[in-house]
Amino acid sequence: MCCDTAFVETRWGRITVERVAGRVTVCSLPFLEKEPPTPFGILAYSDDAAAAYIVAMLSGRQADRPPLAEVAGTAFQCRVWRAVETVKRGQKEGYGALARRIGAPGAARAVGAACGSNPVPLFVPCHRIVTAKGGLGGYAAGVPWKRWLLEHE
DNA sequence: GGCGCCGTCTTCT
DNA sequence: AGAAGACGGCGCC
Repeated sequence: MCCDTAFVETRWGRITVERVAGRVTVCSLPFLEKEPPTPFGILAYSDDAAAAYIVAMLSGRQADRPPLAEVAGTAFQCRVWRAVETVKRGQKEGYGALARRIGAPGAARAVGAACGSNPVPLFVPCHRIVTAKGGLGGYAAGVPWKRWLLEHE
């Protein structure tokens, strides 16, 4: 096996996952303008671990995360993504708090930018990074995604 | 509480 | 170099 793809087809668009040598490299989410209802509305999905993981997330269930590839990014982005991985299901952390945690106090805004360029949303849970005041902040695939994910995990 | 301004750090032109 | 961004804090209604 070398390169392959996985997918989850939903009523709100298709989620695609790319893998290299069995490791997840990219996950693309359809941009959502408005919040999808619950249940999410899954129409079909590929028969593999990556799709199963996503289906579980969209069903409010827990699942083991399939292995990720060593994603390419700047040193700063890698630091941010690694820190984001340690935020567990049901937890949240502020952009500024995460910045301080990785030894970059004051880089809250830069942390946001790094989260925004996370190539594997859902696998690296950048939706758990929120505003200092408890607000949602932004989300590359649309804030409705972020709100929905946080409410269903 | 809401809004605007400025400070901060990283990334793209 | 300059501009822009998934932010934070503070001052001011």
